[in-house]
Formats: sequence, structure tokens, C-alpha cells
Amino acid sequence: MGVTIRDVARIAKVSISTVSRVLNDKCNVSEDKRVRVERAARDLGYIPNPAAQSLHSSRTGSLGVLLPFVSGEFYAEFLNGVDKTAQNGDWLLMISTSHNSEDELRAALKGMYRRVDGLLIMAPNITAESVLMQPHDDIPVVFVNTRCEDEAISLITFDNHGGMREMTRHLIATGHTRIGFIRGPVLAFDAAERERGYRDAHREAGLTVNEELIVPGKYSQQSGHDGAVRLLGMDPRPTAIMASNDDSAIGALSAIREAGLDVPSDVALTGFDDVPSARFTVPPLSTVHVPVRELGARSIEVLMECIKTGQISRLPHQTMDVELRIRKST
Amino acid sequence: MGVTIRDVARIAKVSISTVSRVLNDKCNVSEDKRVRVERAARDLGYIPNPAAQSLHSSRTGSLGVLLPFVSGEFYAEFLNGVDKTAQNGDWLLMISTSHNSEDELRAALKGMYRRVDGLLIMAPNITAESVLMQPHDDIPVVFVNTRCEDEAISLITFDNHGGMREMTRHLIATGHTRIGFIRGPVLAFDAAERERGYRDAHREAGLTVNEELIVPGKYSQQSGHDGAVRLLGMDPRPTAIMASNDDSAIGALSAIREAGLDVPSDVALTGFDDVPSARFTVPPLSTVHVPVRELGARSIEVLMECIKTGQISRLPHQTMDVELRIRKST
DNA sequence: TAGTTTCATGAAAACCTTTTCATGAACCTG
DNA sequence: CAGGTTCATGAAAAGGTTTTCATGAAACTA
Repeated sequence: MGVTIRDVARIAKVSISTVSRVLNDKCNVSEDKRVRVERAARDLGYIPNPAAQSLHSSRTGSLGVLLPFVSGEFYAEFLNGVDKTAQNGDWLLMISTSHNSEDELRAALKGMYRRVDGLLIMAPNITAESVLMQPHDDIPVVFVNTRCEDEAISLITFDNHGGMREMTRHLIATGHTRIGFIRGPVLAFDAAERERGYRDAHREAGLTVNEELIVPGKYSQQSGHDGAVRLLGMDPRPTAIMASNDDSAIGALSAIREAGLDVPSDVALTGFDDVPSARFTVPPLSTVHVPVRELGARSIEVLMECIKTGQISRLPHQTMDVELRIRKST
Repeated sequence: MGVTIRDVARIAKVSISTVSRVLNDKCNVSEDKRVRVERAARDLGYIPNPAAQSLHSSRTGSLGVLLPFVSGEFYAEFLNGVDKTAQNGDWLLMISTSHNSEDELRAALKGMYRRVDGLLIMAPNITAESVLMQPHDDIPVVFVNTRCEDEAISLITFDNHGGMREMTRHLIATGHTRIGFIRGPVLAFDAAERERGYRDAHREAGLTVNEELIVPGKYSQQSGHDGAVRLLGMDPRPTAIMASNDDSAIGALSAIREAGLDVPSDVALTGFDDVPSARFTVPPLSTVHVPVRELGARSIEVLMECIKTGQISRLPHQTMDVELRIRKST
């Protein structure tokens, strides 16, 4: 079917060993044959068969990326960083989603067996430890934003707890005491951390958390909308609403406006993540900036580094800083 | 390193041929050996080496997806449909981006040579014909939202022109005659089609297009913001602004609000794509609904079908319908 | 019972590379 | 000039799977 190394050898009138040498080592081959081989390869449009290369070298040239979802600005930005960095390093990306299901994660993992040289896994509602056994015992794995206590596992996170605590402090400092909180998914590690930040800031300020003000959410715009509707229906209603991420803040914003209220004069509103849209809401959203793209880039850098040095993930856990972006919604 | 078919054969005390038969054909093998093999495979956690399988069968089990970008809600939604459909069909995805550069596209194409069984390409500012030669002569290729005249090339698009014409008609019907237009990227096929829709609706209504009212943009929120600032600075200013996509409409919306104007009473605003956020802007955005996720899903379905039937893309061009979603911004 | 068919089984080839090994030829060195 | 070294080259093995082919035993048919 395709053109193989034999074809090149035949046209160049040399052995396939020589062709391979020219195309790889570039040493110990006469000038004469080198040009013949290079010319034949170019004329035929020869590209080595990656399956054969991989079979021999057990390298694939691909990285596996496993995310909970692929839609939404957060993941899109993350992928942006991942993609750019991988492309620079000349790696191909194999991408799959788990929908936060451990079974799907395992299935994807199995599907990528021997198809990738390293794995990047984001699984906020599964522990890294529970996933890591399984077939991939001999390639580096880097976890991102995942619950993980084992220091021997490579992990990169950002400060979910600290970011939300800071933001809560900011609201308390500007006089709010009745602050609604729209949670993230029940099982998500990062959602729990964010809620913990909300609680800790209250405690530090000597305020007790009114459990009624914490309503469920799913990080989606729709769930943020619904959560805000619920909070606004309370009497007295909260003077501020903290959404667990920007998407739900955007949903909450539309609910607040539908109720005929103004942000921030009637209700202050905050998000988390600082997705690109957060700058362009009306009013611009005060939120916790997470370096999402850099997070993706860094994760791939670490993974590439592990592969290069042959390490099966023994890097210290890294936590990326977040910072408040106070705009006009508070 | 890993466990191979030989190991299974050794443990089960049969030949490797028998192991392969058990794991594939399932015919012509005695019950006795079958259970021994199945048991050994399970105990050892055997997974066939995909490189070896691919070398033999020249199947990879992967699909290549080439997009201009990966960030932004549009691509994220598209990927969502792609991912779900591929996962259902038990295909892995190899994803890469071209950044609208023909060179990058070619490089990615070359990188995917023999690594995928089919290709999905979205390249709005390149023609399908110019890309299609190159190494991939023997696998199916499906183009999406790409300029393509050759009927022998598989293509799936949506009605960029008709959608924008309809939306323009809607604005004209509600009394607008001075309608600003924020373009998309200069070389993008779909951006040109959308502009053509804007112009055609004007012509049909007997209006001449004021070229000054057409300002450049890049489909991004920032460029939409800048475009709107420019349009609002005109005297008299337009009574409506059409953005070429939702992202730039979101940017324009923030610019309009910064100028102290109201949507829609001072300025009407429209988008294109109907990304998830469009429902949650304030006010909710009138836009042209594009079935983005279905587009991704359909493209993969077509690709899988081509692969199954062994066709190298001879399907008739398909155009998916778009429809107006009139919300509160007009 | 002799001859034929069916069937389970293992050996070996093929897929395409890369790399090791063996073979000579050409080149030094004392 | 004899012995040793360097170097270009091709043959062959290895990597793990699937598939074809050959073998021989068991099962049928006349």
C-alpha cells in the first residue's frame, strides 16, 4: 500500500540498513549513497511507518490527555495550553473524556495502553491513588487538579481553598455578612476545597456560616442560574452571591438581572477561574484568576520532562498561585 | 517489558496461534483450551500491543481531528460532539490545531500519517482541495466548514450565508436601516459567507450597504469589543450591531454597556453560533443557532461510515440547517 | 474396512523498522 | 610488507501480532 523503506532501498540501489542509517544516524555512510537515499526518499514521499517504529522502540510519540469534559471555557483554555506546549515539543495528543466516571476513566486508560508515552489526567472527583495501578505501570503519569496524598505521584494543582478564602474575605471586608454560596459538583475535590475556603474565611472573621445559604450547583451556567434563583427567593436575601466557578456565576448573573436586581448595588457576585468571558460580562466579573492555560502548559512540560529523563513520576507536588481579580461585580 | 501473547501462551500451555484464535475468531478451538487461554489472559492482565496489531492490519483504531483552534466555546462544543460520538464507536481521538496556518496543517497531517484511520478537518480559510493531496491518499477524509467545490470530497457545512441573511432581514423588519457589522477573520470562508448574507439581505430590501458600517474583527471577544467601540463612535451611530459570531457579540455587549447605552433600546445586538453562553448574557443574545455539537457528531458519524465501508470519501456534500433564536437583544 | 472429510493445533510467514553482527576492503603503523 | 585498525555495507534478528499452511487425529461415508 504505502511506500516502505524497501522501496526507498530499491530505488536508491542500497540495502534497507543503509536507508535506515541515512534517515536516522547519519553516520558511517558514504556521501554517494547518502544523496541517493535522500533523493529516493524525497521523490517517493517516504514517511516511516510509526507502528513499525513503535513496535521496535516502544515509543509512540503521543501523549494521552484525560479530562472530565472537553466543553466549557475552562477545559478549552486548559487544552489550549496543553496543545501549544505539546506541539512545540513535537508530540501528538490523544484526548479522551471521563465525564467524571471512574469506569469511563479506566476504559479510556485501557484504550490508551501502549498508544501513548505519558499520561496527563485531570479527575477532580476521583483520587489519583485509585486510578494509578492498572495497566500503565511503566509510563509517566501527571495528575492535575486531582485529590492525591501520595507524594510519589506527580501532581499539579492550584490553590482552590486559598483563592476562595481570599475572595470571601474581600466580600466580608466590604461589609457583606449574608453571602450566598453556589456549590460545585458534590464529589468534586476542587468544589469541596472552594467551599472550605468560604467556610474558613467566615470562621476567621468570627462569622457563623448559615447553612441555608449554601445551595447546590454543578459548575454549569444553568445550575448557577437555578442556584441564584433559589438564593434570591430567600428572605432576607443575601447581599452577595459567590459562585463556585465563572460558568455558574454567568448563569447567576442572568438570574439576578431577570429578578430586576442590579449587580453590584443590590447583589454582589463573584466567580472562580477567570475564564476569558469573565472580562466581558456586564458588569465585568470579580473572580479568582486561575492560570488555566499555564496549568495545561506546565503539566505537559512536566510530563515531557519525565519522559525525557525516564522518570516514572517522582516530582514534588506543585501548586500554582491564584489571585483575586476584583472587577465591577463587587 | 509488558505481558505479550507469548506469555499467555506459555501459561495456558498452548501455541500463540491458539491464543490469538481465542481472543479473536473464537472458532475452531476446543473448550478446554479456550478456558485456559481466557483465564491466563485475564490473570496476566494481557492487552494486545496496538503497534503490533496496527503493523499487521494497518488499522490504528484512532481518528485524527484537525481544528483551527481548540479554545473558545464554539470549538469546545464541536469537540464535545466529536468526542461523544467517537467514544461510542470505540475510537480514540488524535487532536491537533492548525491556527489557520496551512503549514501547520500540513505538518499535523504529516505527523498523523499512519497513526489514524480517518481524518476530520476544519479549515475555514484554506480550500479543501489544496490540502487533500499529500500523504493521506488512502484514508477517508471529511471536511467541515471548509471552502470546497470538489463534489468528490466529503464535506459538511452549515448555512453561514442564509443564517446571517435571515438575521439581517429580522433587523430590517424591525425598523433598522443603519446596521453595523463586525466582520470575522479576513481569510475565513465562513466569515465571508456571513458578510455576504448581510449584504444580500440589504440588497433584497432595496437598501445600499454603507461600507463604513462594516468593521474588521477576528471572532474574538476582544475584537468584538473594539469593533463595537468603533461603531459607537460614528455619527450618527448605528441602531443595531451584528457581530459575526457570539464571542464578538459578547465583547460588543460589554462595549455598549461601557458607553452607557442599553441593549436593545439604544442599540440592538446579534450574534452567530448560539454558543451556550448566549442564553445567559444580559440581555439574552439574539443569535443564529448553529447545531455545533451535532455538527461534530455528524462529522464523526460520516467518517466512521466511510471507514466501515472502505470508501475514500465520495459522499454528497451536506449542509446543516441553522435557525434564528430571537431573544432579548433585538 | 478403506477412503474421505472435518477439525484442532502449532509452525512459520508477513507486517516495517532499527540495530547488531559479520564481512571485506581500504587504510595505518612499525 | 605483515598485522592491526577503521569503516562502509548488507544480512539477519527482534519487536508482537494475525493469518496461512501443513499435520495428524478423529469423525464420517460407502
